[in-house]
Amino acid sequence: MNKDSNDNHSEEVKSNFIHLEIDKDLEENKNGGAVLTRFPPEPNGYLHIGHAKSICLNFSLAQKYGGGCNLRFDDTNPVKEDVEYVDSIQEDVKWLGFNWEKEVKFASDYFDQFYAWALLLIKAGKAYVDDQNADEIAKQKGTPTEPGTESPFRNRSVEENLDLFERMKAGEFPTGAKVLRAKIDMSSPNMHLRDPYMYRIIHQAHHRTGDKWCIYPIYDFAHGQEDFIEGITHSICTLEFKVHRPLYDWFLDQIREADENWKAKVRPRQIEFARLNLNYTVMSKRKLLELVQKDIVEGWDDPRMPTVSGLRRRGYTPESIRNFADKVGVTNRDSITDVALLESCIREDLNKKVARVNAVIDPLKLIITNYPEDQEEWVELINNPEDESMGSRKLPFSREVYIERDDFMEDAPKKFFRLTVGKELRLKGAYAITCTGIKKNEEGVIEEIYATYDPETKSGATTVTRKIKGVIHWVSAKHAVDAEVKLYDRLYNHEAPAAQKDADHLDFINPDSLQVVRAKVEPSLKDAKALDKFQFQRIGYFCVDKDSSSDKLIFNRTVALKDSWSKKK
RNA sequence: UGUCCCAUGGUGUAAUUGGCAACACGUCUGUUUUUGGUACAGAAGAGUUUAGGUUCGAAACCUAAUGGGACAACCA
Repeated sequence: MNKDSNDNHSEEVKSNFIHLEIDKDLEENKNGGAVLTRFPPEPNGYLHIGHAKSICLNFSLAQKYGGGCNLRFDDTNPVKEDVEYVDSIQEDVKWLGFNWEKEVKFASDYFDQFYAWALLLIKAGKAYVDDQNADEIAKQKGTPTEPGTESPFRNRSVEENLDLFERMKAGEFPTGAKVLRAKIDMSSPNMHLRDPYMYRIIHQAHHRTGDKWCIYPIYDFAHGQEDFIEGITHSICTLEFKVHRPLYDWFLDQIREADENWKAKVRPRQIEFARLNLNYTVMSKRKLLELVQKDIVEGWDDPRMPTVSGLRRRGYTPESIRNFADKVGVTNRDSITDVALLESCIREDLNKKVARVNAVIDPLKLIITNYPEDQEEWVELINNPEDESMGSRKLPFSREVYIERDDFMEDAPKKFFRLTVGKELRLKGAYAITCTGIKKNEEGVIEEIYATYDPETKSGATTVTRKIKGVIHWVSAKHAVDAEVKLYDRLYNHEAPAAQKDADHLDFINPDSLQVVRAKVEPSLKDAKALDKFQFQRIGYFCVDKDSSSDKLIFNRTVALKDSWSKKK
């Protein structure tokens, strides 16, 4: 990966408490002025918006201080991990706009070194092999209010520990038969210091090391060393790891004490920050996986998912997500961010970037009775009033057009600026029309609307000066292209679906989170390609779905336009 | 009935480290507009969880209370 291409975007990042800490370290010349961070996902799931916050934080730190950021897979548990995730994670990080330092890193590349260090700790009398099973060890752990008791195997000789550990590695014992533990303090008020696990036996092939290993290091005996080996200066993680920090430091201190080659190396510093929470959504990999496995959504990239791939498919841009990550800030207090902030970020970005098009998502036919039967003409519309350089396009206009069912009302209040019998309004970019009548079926549902147009009011060329308040979008019936449009709403109808004592998050699934409608869209959309983004005039922002084709157009609604009219009602 | 962390408008963050609380989102008003969008102008909304203390002066420092969170996986 090329470091220089890392800043194709150089947004000013809001300052936060981590900057202050790094500034301090730099002043003390702790790492010779270097700043190297890392994003260390476990390849056991897809990245979500919470990871995106962490990614933005770590890479922006690197950018700000002229350092780098590694992408490192924390692949120490073969039973949960898979290459599928390794691939999707790299794709998502790149898509977000970040380039990691050099080649991708893997914790599994350091297994030999971890093993050598474990041997050193055993020799120093700081680690021992325990023959007990998980239950027994858990019982001896004590509780947060009671100290633990020492394992009967705690005081084995160095020779015996060495022998046993080597045989663990050699595959002499079955999965789970023995573990390697650090010898620290069973009565520590910090549970993580009560002789924590270092290695366990797992007879399972690893996606990168194959069958080379049957013992795998636990997080605490891996993460700090990974940072240390790579020369990470600041190891940024979430709040729940705060209690692990003494252990993170302890292992590295032992290693530096026991290993001449690493004595002089500066210990990386762990700094914790609060993870992102969003209302009306869940953010745990386990729950997201549950949504996928129970077919509540259509996969990890379902546009209702808070995953990076879901947001991408929904029509979010990397810029909007980066901007959002900056706006939520970085602190060490738990909080729940309103999804409205995320939505405002994507609206802000798309508003200036994306072309406006005419699309009718709930079509109602309107017949212009005084417009010649076989006549058609082309009218010109501006592509984006926010950006003149995007030019204009021509749209066919004819006697029959589709308008939005919502844009007509029989008994309209005076504040209704749209169409009602006897009222005049403008078909955007075309003519002013006056509604003359409607046709209903037996059930009273309106089937057609009739209107007359005023040829003197053609957009651009008009000499008519009277004020026409209402303007609606439309699509020529004869030229319209059919499209499937997916209207998404929040996946949950509860603000905090994962935080209820007596209920499961699945109890709060919004049954109307997806509504599929048949729309009529302007012909220029016929060849729109996957991920193309548009503003459907007066409706919202839409993105072409990956399953779309010119035979069957599919659009996903990214977000609706702000709507101060429906609020009034 | 432990240890540690946290506490600022509805929400998320600021406050140059002790000098009369700012920004964004949201909400509400207007103006412009061939999008009830955007833009622009403006408004409401916290006196910083509470009680003590230190100080000429506290959102910031100290103590306690209250509330929230983390910690007892051969997960990360």
